[in-house]
Amino acid sequence: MSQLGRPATIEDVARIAGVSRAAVSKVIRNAYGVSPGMRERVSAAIDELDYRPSVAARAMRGSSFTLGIETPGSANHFFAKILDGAAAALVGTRYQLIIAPAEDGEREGYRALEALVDRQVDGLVAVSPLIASEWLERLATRLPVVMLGRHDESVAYDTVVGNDELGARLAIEHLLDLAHTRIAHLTRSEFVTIPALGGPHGVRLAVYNAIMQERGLEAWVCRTGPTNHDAYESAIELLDRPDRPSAVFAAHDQIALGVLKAMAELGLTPDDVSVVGYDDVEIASHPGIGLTTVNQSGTFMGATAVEMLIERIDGRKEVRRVVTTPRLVARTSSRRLKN
Amino acid sequence: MSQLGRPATIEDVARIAGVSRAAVSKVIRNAYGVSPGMRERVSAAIDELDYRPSVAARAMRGSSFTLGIETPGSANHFFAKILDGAAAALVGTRYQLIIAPAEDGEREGYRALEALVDRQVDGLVAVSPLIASEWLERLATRLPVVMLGRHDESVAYDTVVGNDELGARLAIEHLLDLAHTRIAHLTRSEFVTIPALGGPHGVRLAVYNAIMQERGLEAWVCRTGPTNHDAYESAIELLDRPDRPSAVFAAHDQIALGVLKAMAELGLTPDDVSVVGYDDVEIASHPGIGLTTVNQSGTFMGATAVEMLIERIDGRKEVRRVVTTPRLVARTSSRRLKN
DNA sequence: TTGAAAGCGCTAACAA
DNA sequence: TTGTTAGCGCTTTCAA
Repeated sequence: MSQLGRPATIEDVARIAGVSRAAVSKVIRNAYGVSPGMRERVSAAIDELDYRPSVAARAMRGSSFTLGIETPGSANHFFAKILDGAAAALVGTRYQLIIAPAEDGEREGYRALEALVDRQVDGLVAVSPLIASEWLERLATRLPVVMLGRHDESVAYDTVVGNDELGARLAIEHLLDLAHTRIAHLTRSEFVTIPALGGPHGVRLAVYNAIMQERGLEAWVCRTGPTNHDAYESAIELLDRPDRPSAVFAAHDQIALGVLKAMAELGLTPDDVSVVGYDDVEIASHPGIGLTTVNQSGTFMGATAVEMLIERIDGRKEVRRVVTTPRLVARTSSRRLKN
Repeated sequence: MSQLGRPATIEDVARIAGVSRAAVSKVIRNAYGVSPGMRERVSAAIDELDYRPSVAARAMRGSSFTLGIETPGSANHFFAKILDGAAAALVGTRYQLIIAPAEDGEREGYRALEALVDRQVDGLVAVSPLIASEWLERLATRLPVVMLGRHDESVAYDTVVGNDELGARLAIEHLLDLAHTRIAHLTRSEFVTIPALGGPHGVRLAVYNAIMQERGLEAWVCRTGPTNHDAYESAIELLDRPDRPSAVFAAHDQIALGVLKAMAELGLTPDDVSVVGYDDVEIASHPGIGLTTVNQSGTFMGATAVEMLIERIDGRKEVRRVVTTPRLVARTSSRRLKN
């Protein structure tokens, strides 16, 4: 790592280059007021010593060049997409990404976000956090925050969110168009759908309830746990009985995959039960799966969130809000109701 | 997040508690030699101010309580599993995880690892890094390192690795047992399979070549790019011709999924072409996929790597090496050769 | 058992 | 244009 048997410091570079520490600092920050000659000598010394600034020391005086992202557990491939996009947007910038996964617990989101703040991140993106918005607002006054996936509007933080209102409508009306009336909605726990949190599943659930009521149909809401296996088990329970629904609107693709698996297990085909998911994760389009779903680009959302975050760090003042438009992708898992 | 309009510092806590900064430091570190009374008062002040130690400041004097993990891009769900396991192993410890994704480029691995080192991580796990082992050895003399997925042995860093030798043998002999002889191996680029790097794909390729030669069969190695779409396209090219192989051993499940998709596209069934993957990602067991593959637990490997890392940070001196045993999971994508 | 003080590597205000 | 200097918040001797 260097000739010295320990990482080189700015002091070492200054000594070798025969200049002051401040001069070195200016060179590495591309600050104003350094002569070409000085830049030259300092750069040479940096190369010679293989010097790398200590992020910790820099963080104490200003930036850590680290961005934080808080996400729900990675059981859902959609979040992997978001991460992918976020990571891609970082390429070529000076920032690194630190990830704090939060499970579903009441306190989990706070824990994860605090861990990020403790690490002096220069900004952070929170993915559908199960957190009171006042808390987030307060956080956002201290450092740039981008909220991804929730619908609540804020004057303090930027937002990237899909139009779940529209997406859910697309999904449900698709099933209605296929003549289904006994449509169940399989979604996550009560906590995850609390309307006040503005999370996507709360919105999708509300749209479901509204449309069913509108049409005079009976709402049929089922809940399931966080893992993919939970979804499978809940689906078995839902479908293994004579009065089963003829269609299921799953809150997201990972749940829909569990439904499909349960159907195969029970010997049910799309002619028996239609399934629609949400997200359009990659595997949904695989011929063996053929899941009808609502496409939204996690990669784009993740990348946009990071770009917005960097804009803010770089000084943008006004709050921005990006709403992406989902679209229905009909595949083989949804069929017209027989007879 | 405190009464002061700025984050509380150790100084603030000391003032409120009426003690010295050193005393506070001792309390938060559970250090030796603090009276119950002192502990009491300090804790009260900490709670009152909602004090959280600055990770940056601590990092300058000692630990950052941050672990780094360097992984290939997340296009492969197997890495998501590893991350899951790693994150799970962190729960209840004081550590956070910082992730540095590295794409396939020559310099990418170094870049990612350096970003981690710059951030003063207390230790790091490198997932199949495309990095010279001498470089890693040198790194490992400066901080604890766990290498996950590579086969090269080191006296400096711990290792968690699957027995790819056995796994590949299981996969290929399974196809041989099904009477296949025209078996192609679809793997990643030359760079990824360089034997000197000790990566899993290099080993699987070597085993493939050895077995084919042993049996007097013709080796048929195809290469593909990093994305899932690359795999699909390469598979189309491989299978869309009369002299196609009767079986494909894919270097990992994500590639195998591309092959399956290509087959569906070309109207081919498992009776025409058998496919075996590697990793047993979750979707492989889905009824619509039914991919025969070699199971290895990414979750376990990721968790083990983090546990070993923490052990080392806590003082273990001797190097450890954990080798996991893979097992074949036969599903519907592989069939006995017809006539 | 407690506290004073030095210093980790860097940045930024100010002086030269 | 360059250098001097005063901290940032913490840990860690070393004395008291």
